Amino acid sequence: MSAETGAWCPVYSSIELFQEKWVLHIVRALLGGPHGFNELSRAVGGANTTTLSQRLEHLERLGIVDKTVESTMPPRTRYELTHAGRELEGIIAAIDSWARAHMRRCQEHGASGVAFGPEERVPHGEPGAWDDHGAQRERDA
Amino acid sequence: MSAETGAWCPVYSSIELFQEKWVLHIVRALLGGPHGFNELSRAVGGANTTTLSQRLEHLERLGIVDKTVESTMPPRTRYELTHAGRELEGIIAAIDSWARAHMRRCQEHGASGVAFGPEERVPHGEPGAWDDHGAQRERDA
DNA sequence: ATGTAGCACTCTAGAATGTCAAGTGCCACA
DNA sequence: TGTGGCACTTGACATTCTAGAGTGCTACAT
Repeated sequence: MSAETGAWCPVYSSIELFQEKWVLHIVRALLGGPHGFNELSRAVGGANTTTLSQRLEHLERLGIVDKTVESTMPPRTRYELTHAGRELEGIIAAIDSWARAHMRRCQEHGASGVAFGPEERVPHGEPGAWDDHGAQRERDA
Repeated sequence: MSAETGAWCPVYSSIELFQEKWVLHIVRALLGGPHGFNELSRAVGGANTTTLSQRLEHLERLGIVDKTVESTMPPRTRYELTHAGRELEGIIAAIDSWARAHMRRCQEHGASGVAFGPEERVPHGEPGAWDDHGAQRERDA
C-alpha cells in the first residue's frame, strides 16, 4: 500500500519485514556471530531449509545479511550481518528487555490455560540449539 | 520447542508473537490511543476483520490489549493497550529509528529492482489510513 | 573401498495460516 | 424507508510455511 499511495512509510515496511517468519530469529542468531546454513537453521530453532534460504536471500537483497562462499571444496557458506544488520541489535535488545519484564508473567498466569498454551506449535526441539542461544544471550543480561 | 525442552525462553516466545501478522501494526496504532474495531482495521493498513479479531483476542489473552465494551446501544468496543502493552513502545521506537536510518536507503537503491520491489504485496490501499499513521508518528520524530 | 555423516541447498506436496466477500444484528440519521 | 456505520462471524479460497526426500560434493572411519 505504501507504494500505491506514494506515501512510503519506512516503519510500516520494516514491520512488514520483521513479521516475516524467522527474520527476527535469524537476526538474533547472527548477532552472536557468523553461521553456516545448517548451523543457522538449528540455531534459529529448526527452521526448514526452504523457508530459511528464501529469508536469507531476502535479507541479503535488503543489505541486512552478507553471504560469503569460500571457494574451497566443498564450498563453505557463511552468513553474517552487515552494518545495517548489526544495528538491529537495538530492536532485539528492546524485545529482550520487554520479554524479560512481561513474558515471564504471561507464562506464569498461563496456568489458567491461556497465554501461549493452546496454539503454540512445538516444532520438534533440538535440545542443543538452546545452549547456543543461552550462551549468546548472557552478553546483554 | 521451548515448552518441550523445559528451557522456556521469553525472548524466543516474544519473537514468535511479534512475527504474527499485524501484531506490531496493531501495537503501533494503539500507541496513538484507543481505537474501535473497524477504525483499527483501517489504521493498521486494511487488515481484514477475521485476522484482526483473532489477533486482538490473542493480544487480550496475553494481557497486552484491553477490550472495553460500552453497554450503550449499539455497543461500542474500545481497544487500548494495557501497561505491558504500552511498554512495547520501546520496541516500536527501536524499529522506528532503525527504519529511518536504513530503510530509506533500501528504497533508494531499490531503483535497481531489488529491495521490496518484487514481492511486496499491495493489499488495496485506503489513502486515509496513512494520514492516521503520519499524525501518530510525529510524536516521536 | 565402502559406509556413514556433514555441508548447502532445491523440489514437491500437503498442512497451516491469512484473506476476501458476504452476511448478521443493532442503531442513527435523512 | 433507505442508506450507512459499528462489531463481528462464517465459509470458500489463496498464500505461505513445512516436512521429507533428494542432489552433489567431501571427510573420516573401518
